[in-house]
Amino acid sequence: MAKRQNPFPRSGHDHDRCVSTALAAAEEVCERSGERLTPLRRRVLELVWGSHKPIGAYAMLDQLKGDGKSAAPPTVYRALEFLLGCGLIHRIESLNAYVGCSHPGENHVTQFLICKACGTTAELDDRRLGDAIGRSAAEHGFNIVSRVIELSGTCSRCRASQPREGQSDKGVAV
Amino acid sequence: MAKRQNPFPRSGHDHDRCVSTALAAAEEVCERSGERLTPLRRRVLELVWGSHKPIGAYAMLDQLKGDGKSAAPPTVYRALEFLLGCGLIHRIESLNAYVGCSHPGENHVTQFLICKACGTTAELDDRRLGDAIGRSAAEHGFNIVSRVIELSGTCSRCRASQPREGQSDKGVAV
DNA sequence: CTCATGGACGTTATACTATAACGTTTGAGG
DNA sequence: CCTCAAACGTTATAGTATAACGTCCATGAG
Repeated sequence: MAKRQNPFPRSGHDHDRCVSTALAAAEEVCERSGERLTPLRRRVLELVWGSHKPIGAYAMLDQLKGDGKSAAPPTVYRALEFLLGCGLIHRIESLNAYVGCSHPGENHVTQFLICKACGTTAELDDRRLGDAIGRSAAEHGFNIVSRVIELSGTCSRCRASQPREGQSDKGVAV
Repeated sequence: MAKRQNPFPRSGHDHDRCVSTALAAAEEVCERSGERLTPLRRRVLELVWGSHKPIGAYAMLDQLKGDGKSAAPPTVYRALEFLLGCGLIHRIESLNAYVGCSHPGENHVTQFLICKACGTTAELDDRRLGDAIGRSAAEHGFNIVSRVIELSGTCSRCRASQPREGQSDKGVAV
């Protein structure tokens, strides 16, 4: 049982690099599948990657409006649908919010660790866990098509900085 | 790795028995904790237990209205909040719907198997799985407080009856 | 080159899910 | 009986998501 690299971003990490990496990966994924990464879709992907905290559709909508362009809910929801379909972002069901995919293009079974204190959400792709879940379901004759695995709690950084306090920032970007 | 009993209800099972068992358990849980299982709360619990398919709050609201009483959203949401707090029902995040708890009063880590064909949702309480998830999180220094584990797919009965077809009934009671 | 086509997007309206805020009723204990 | 808090009624509104239809435009067939 090897210890993996911590999936949470370091505190002072170069986030611009996260964004540019994600955009480059998106270009490639779309290239390969013949899909069109239009300016709007690209912009929404940037917004999702604005941080490692899941962001709600209407928060993105507000930012799109700030761009000077007109925007209505379907604008953002259509882009989100596209990005979800391409596997470039994930939806966090327990937050009604969206977060960038850390491993676009790779076929993976994903679990999310959602810090209730800082809002940061990390993507785990623990194959053992995915396998264990698949086995458990199979024992009951159940054929899994999709999985929602969202674990809320406290990340190590927040636990270190606020050992016994309430949370300061609930997380989902507003 | 012992094979457990199938958590899905049999097709011709005596559902009235499910309901009365659930109500009796609720009485006991509330008795023990000093909470009041009022007629309204009891009625909402009955509605949740109307089937093994998760049901939405507004569907319950419609049924409450059918009872002849007046009812507004807070009526049902308050009852749901109470029942969730008592551990008598669960919320299915991926469906925005509610389902009865199969093991009220027991401290358990729960996974849901949601059949996309018939809508039936089974509650798994696989401790191995819960432990595996806890270990995986702990390896990354993450302290889990709550879990959402919802697996969608096809139950054995639906797979047997419709080997290669689309689904007939999407699930959440309307 | 023209035009038919389909995908992307704009726009309006609406559905669905959930909670805030405040007033009234009720029931258990003093 | 009276008081107090919990439960509930009621109105309004917030938050999340989609339906439906029209326009624009790039592309490829003719």
